This record gives sequence, structure tokens and C-alpha cells, in this order.
Amino acid sequence: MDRKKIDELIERYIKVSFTVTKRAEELVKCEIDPDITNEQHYLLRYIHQKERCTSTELANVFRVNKSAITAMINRLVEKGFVRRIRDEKDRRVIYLALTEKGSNLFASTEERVHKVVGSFITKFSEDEIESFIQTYEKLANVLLELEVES
Amino acid sequence: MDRKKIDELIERYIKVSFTVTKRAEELVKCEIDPDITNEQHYLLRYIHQKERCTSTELANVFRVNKSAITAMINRLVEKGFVRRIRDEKDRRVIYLALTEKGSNLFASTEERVHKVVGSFITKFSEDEIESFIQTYEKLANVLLELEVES
DNA sequence: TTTAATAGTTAAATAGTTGAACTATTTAAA
DNA sequence: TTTAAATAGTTCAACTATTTAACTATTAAA
Repeated sequence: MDRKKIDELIERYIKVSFTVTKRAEELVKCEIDPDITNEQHYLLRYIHQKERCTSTELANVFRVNKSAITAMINRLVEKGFVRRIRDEKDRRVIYLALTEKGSNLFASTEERVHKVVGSFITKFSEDEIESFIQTYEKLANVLLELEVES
Repeated sequence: MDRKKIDELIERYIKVSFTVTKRAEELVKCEIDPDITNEQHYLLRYIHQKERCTSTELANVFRVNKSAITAMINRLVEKGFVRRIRDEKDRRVIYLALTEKGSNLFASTEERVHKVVGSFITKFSEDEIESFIQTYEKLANVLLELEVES
């Protein structure tokens, strides 16, 4: 691959990822309950998927400091969507889980988010979207592997 | 495409885009001058590319209210990276442009960002990355067309 | 049994964001 | 032509998200 082509691809990637990220965030915002933010919805998604998890785990997955997680989780706890459960074996650890209310909010919101994502994905052929996502997943794995080095 | 496959693709897309976005933001942050934020770098990039633009245009491209742009541009002006230029024909309009200092900062930062993006892109074959970006661009266009409807 | 490390919180500071109210200016309508 | 509507941008208050440093509590290791 020659230098010129590489530079062209880099420029295109930077531009397109900017556009898609901004627009996708906006679409998600339209679908979620106005009572929560996009980031809060992503937290609910992660906790839902794991059933329960710790602040340290969230900080690592969301790439922020633990204190940022404390602040966001506090808001979700205040709103009654998340609860803290102290580990009885290791009393330093506090597990986070969705409440009934949080679970319901997540389910109904995620259904709308799925619909809107689906409305775009179905504009592509199965082959095209499958190979797109495969490359995207490879890229994600490359980025995830970096962590080992740091 | 059957329902089950669609749902699988949606799940994979949501997951992978989350991961890549978070990790990419983190990498950019490592490369940019600690004196500016990622969003500020993206503003510098856009203004650089357009040579000059307005707040209204930035608000539309960055998908935020104009008052958010005012706040961010104020910070960049205070730091001496951006200057405001009043349009003499239509005195409501204020053009934004990079200063010499802003231009230099952007150039050196963008070089590092290019390098790090390049280090990932070159892990893929030209064919694979070309078709990945093509689909990504199609997706961006689908999202950009929505604007007309709203 | 001190010392290290780990898990999480608090507090101060800053960036980014929205929404409403505002100024200034230009365009359009009566 | 004068008044009303639209446009461009700013200000302000309130809020979320974030970092860094200092902190508490608890567990693991020397």
C-alpha cells in the first residue's frame, strides 16, 4: 500500500468516524428516556448484560477514572435505577446491579435503540454488513490488545 | 435476512462501536497537546479544513447548540488558538479562523493522530480497509440524509 | 504486625451541554 | 417605509462528565 493511499484512507476514516459517532449519539439520545443520558444508558446496558459488576470494572470498560464512575452511579442510584450490594466476603467490594425500575427502563429504551439501529443496518445487504462488522470487530480487538502493553 | 440474524448484527454493532469509540478517543487524547481536549482538537481540525467558518455551521456539524460552541470557542480564543473575524457585509456573522499558534498546534497534533490511526489501518489489507471504509461512508450518508426529514 | 495493595468515595476544578432569555442585525410584510 | 419576523451570536443558570489528589476501609503480603 503506497503512502498516498494510506494517507487518503486515514483522512477518510477520521472524517467518517466523526460523522457517524456524532449522528449515532444524537439518534440514541432521541430514543432514550429524557430522565437519563446516553452514558447512563450505556452503564445500564453494561450492568444489565453482566447482571452485576464493580466500579473498577466499569472504570476499565468505560476508560475513565473510578471517581467518574462513582459520580455517574450516584446519579443512577438517586434515580432508583441501580443499587449497591456490598460483598460479604471482601468488604471493600461493592457490586452494582439494576433495580426492577432500572431493568424496566433499560428494556424499553433498548428496544427503541435496537429499532433505530436496525433501521440503518437493514439498508445494507447481509454480506456487506457482515463483513463490515467483522472488520470493525478486528479493529476493536487490535485496540483491546494495546491494553496489555500499557 | 431473518430476524435472528438482524438482532445478532445489531448487538454486535452496538458493542463494537462502543469499544472502538472509547478506545479511539483515549488514543487521540494521548497524542494531543494536554493544553486542549479532544473536542477542541476536532474544532481546530474543522476550522483548519474550512479555513474559516461560523458558529452556526459548527453547531450543525458537531450536533450541539450554538451556546455550546460559544463556550468552546471562547476557551480556544482565550488560549490564542482561534480568532473571531466580523463579517463587514452582514454584521450578525462572525467568522472563526485559526491563529498562527492554532495552526501550528493543529498541524503538529494532527501529525501524531495520523500516525496512530495509520498504525491500526495498516494492520488490514488495502482491500479490506477500503471496503470497510466504503460501507462506513455509506452509513454516514444514510445518517446525514436523515437531517432533511427533520 | 506493620506495610502494601486494593476498592471505593470525596472534593475542587474544569469542560461540555441544554434551554431560555437576551442583543444586534438583516429580511420580509403590511 | 415602518413594523414584524427571522437570523447570528452571546449570556446565564443548571446540570453531567471528567480528572487529580487526598481520603477511608479493608485485605494481602513482608
